[in-house]
Amino acid sequence: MCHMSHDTPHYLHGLNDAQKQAATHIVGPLLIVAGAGAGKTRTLAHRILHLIETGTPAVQILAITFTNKAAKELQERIGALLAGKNTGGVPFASTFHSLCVYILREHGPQIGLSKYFTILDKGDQLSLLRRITKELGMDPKAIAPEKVSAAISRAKADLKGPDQLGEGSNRSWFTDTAAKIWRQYEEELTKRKSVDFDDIILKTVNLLRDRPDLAHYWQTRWQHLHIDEYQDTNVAQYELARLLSKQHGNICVVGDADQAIFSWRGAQFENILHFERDFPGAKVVLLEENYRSTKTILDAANTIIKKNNARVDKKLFTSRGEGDKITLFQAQSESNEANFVVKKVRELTKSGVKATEIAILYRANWLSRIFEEKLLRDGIPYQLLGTKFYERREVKDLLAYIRHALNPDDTESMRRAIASPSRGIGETTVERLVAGKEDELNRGAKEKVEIFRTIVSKIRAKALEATVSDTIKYAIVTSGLETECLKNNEEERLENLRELASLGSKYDEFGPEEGMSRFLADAALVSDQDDLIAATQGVRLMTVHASKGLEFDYIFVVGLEEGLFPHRRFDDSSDPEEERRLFYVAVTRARKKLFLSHAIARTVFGSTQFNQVSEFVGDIDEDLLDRETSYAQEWNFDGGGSPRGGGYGAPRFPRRNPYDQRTDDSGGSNDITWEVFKKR
DNA sequence: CGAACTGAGATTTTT
DNA sequence: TCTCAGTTCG
Repeated sequence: MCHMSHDTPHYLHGLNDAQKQAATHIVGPLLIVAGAGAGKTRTLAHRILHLIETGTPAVQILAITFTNKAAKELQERIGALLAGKNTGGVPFASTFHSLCVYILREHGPQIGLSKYFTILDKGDQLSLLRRITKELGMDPKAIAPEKVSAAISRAKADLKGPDQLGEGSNRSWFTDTAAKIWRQYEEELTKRKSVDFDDIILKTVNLLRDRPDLAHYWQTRWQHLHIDEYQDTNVAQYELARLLSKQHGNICVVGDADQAIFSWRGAQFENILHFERDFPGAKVVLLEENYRSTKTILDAANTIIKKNNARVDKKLFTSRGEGDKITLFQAQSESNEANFVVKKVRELTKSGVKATEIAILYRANWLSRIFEEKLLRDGIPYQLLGTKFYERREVKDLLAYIRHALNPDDTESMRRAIASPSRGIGETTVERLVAGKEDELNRGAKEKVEIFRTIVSKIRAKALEATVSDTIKYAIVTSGLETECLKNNEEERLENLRELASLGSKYDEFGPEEGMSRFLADAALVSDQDDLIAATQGVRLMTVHASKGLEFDYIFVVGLEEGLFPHRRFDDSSDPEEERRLFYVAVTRARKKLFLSHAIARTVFGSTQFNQVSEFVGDIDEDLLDRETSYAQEWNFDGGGSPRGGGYGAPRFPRRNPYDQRTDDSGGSNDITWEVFKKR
């Protein structure tokens, strides 16, 4: 064992032995295998504190996370630990994407990238791909842009180019066609001085690889590299980590293979399993003590994950008490399930639980709908993750003006801006503009284009000299979006635009150009979780994926049905072990109590489906469960509801004794539900 | 050119 | 049932 514990510095008191080992091993590679709730952020923060206390300048420390929220949290923890100390700067904590944007902004011009490159989000990328598909004379129905996008993204994550698409055995008509579209797509991106999400990492890796002269700066600027959620890194991110730590070899990664749930977007959790091989001489520390959940929850989690093969065996333990049993609710329908959840939520909040300590988790976004409906009906505040502020139509419209103003080559943004508000410029005109055939414009079109151009150049002039928030405010008016909103009584949209200005004011301090360019990059890179930073109240609704890294006192995992969770589709090559890890992640979000539920009948696409309970539920020890069922027939089992297509020969909606009707419906009239919804 | 309409297809998971 | 891309018509 370790002999250092007697001379542990005072600032590390409060860490357990394993955490201390992790915090004090500062030279060479270090792998921290941190189970769920084992205090990894805490350990990371203290390790950084230790580095600083032992003489490492703060500015030489880099920490990379996946979400802005994680980065911010880490920064705050470190900030609190360092409070009042003069450290001559702060550690650099950032997401992979922000870090790479930072590097690319610095060296962009040296690798042929404009200073004002535009970052395409998923939607931008899709519409560009769709247009290219059509321009190449292909039918977007035959070769879906979504599929092409996924293939490109996956390949870029693997550091592959179009020529390597479908390399080896998977080559097909699809991969060949996708490669063709991809090549065109790259050309269009270059023309527009734009990059997509994956390019941000990819181009940075290429830069560090191909330009040792430039790489040297970054390799020496940061002497200590930390990577959070290492199991979620893809090939490109792994390569980035390797390149950045090349000179000094001081790389510390934290992760947990059991929580790897992003393989579908190229994450290779093998990265964490192979760390010792990839970084010889690595020290490995296991954090197995859980400080988050009750013993009951942890026992359930352990038996669930034990069934997987691809993992390093570890067993979480806690010194906390047994806690409540896990409630398992069998619902008759999705409406019944939602009523149950809402009823429990109401009971909890009534007993003094803060709504923000309750989260409802589901496998797929569309499941949120019914919960929203019921929460709304009962007037319970909630916050839905997954609808990003920056993806709202009006917000994208406004940003399009600014992006196009600063990057005139960004014709995607131009298309968007020109069409909103509508100003009588149609497709023909736009196509001529993009093609540079201005002489073919007729007189009327020319005038309208001139008006649009004037607007854009005014915004550009403003952006180059005013603060970020002032530019946004100016653009709201000048673009005509304000008038448009007022005309259509779209108060809320206008509110959102004003909100955008106030978000932008955080960047005012950087001055005009720098501030705006940071703002635009951040706007493109916000994650779902980042919405949580701002929200201060309400029950949280989100997918299990989005809940990663978060914790709540009370967790509801809903829709636990075969086919749904674990999710299965026909064409599917998905990994059943990953579904199980996903469930493991869901369960381990809970501190105090866990509720699981499934519905016997569920409406999908307007027809009723009958589902078996998820196999995962069966993996939990019966002793840990508290079963509840409702025989209540809902008032509105969603209209006509004659079960079509299910084909299971299942019975129609179970008919029940009318006296049971209100057992879980708590008297809420469903008429209200409909009314509220129609108004929305 | 753009509003209004129509019909098909859709629901994994996301930085 | 809902959404969105594509089409029609004024």
